[in-house]
Amino acid sequence: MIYTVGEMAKKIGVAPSTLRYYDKEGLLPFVERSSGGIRVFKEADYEWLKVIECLKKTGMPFKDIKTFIEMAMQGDETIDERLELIRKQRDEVGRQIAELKETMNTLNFKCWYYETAKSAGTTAVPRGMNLEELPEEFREIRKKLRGE
Amino acid sequence: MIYTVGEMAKKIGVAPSTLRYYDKEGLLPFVERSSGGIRVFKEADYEWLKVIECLKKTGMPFKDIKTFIEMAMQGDETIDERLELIRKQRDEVGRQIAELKETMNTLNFKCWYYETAKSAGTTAVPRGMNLEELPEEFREIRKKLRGE
DNA sequence: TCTTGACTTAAAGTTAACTTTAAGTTTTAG
DNA sequence: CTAAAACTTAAAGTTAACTTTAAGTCAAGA
Repeated sequence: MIYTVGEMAKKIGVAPSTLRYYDKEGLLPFVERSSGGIRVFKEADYEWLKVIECLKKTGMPFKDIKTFIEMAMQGDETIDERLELIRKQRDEVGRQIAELKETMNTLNFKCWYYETAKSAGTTAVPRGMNLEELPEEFREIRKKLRGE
Repeated sequence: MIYTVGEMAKKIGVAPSTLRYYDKEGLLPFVERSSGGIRVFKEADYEWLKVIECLKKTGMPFKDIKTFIEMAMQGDETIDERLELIRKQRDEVGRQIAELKETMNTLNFKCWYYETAKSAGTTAVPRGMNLEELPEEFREIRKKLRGE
């Protein structure tokens, strides 16, 4: 099965212009052309696009994704470098998850804060509470928010 | 304790120009001015900045953060809306964490892929494996990557 | 063959969140 | 009182990742 840029764009859920842009930026060296100059995407290219999508989700900039793709085009000599790059990105995602969990904790605190304010009719109640009055899991979070 | 824009910027770890920009965009209506027109940040403002930082980490656009801050400036009448907004954002962060975990799974698969390729000396080995030959936890991931 | 829709490129436009610059004012240390 | 550092605003510049536009070409169906 082969696809035009529009068909592949639909298949992976982006605009055709996005794929053309990726191509222009050198992210799609594996895409071939018909005699008339039309891009011809193969089944295997879908997998490349999924990998690019994955790396993009980690926040990796184009420049680095391009480097990765170029290494892959070199063949088996670059296996070590590619493994290294993927490991680094995996660590990076680990950090991102940890940070989002911190953010989640802060939002949970704010939920509790406004739920308490709602019951009391005023934010003065949760705001004025002593540390010992708040649920144990929120004490450290409030200290951080207040810079204590 | 009070702070100038430069001092507060240092305290929260951003450039002074960033705080001025936030102020211009209406994110800091709580910041007061000296008789000479200089911004005067109070201790309580630090907490506001931390909340803004938290919302920014969730990917919330300025426009929405501004709405939240404006509601807070209205006082206790807006407690319900603020609770609602924070809850929605908490759900959003839940989705983001789930997505990052998916991304992490894909990267773990790619790590296994390149480790296997490294041992074999060629990516042809992990690429050519049948589903039953790969570790159970990677089978679904490879199917997704290949669009199966 | 002709029409129509999808393709092509190059270049300009968009958006968000800053950052820098320029020209001028306020505050602080000596 | 003065020099220097840090402040002020407005406006222009930056960056990444697209998106749109314009002008033209290719491919499939009637």
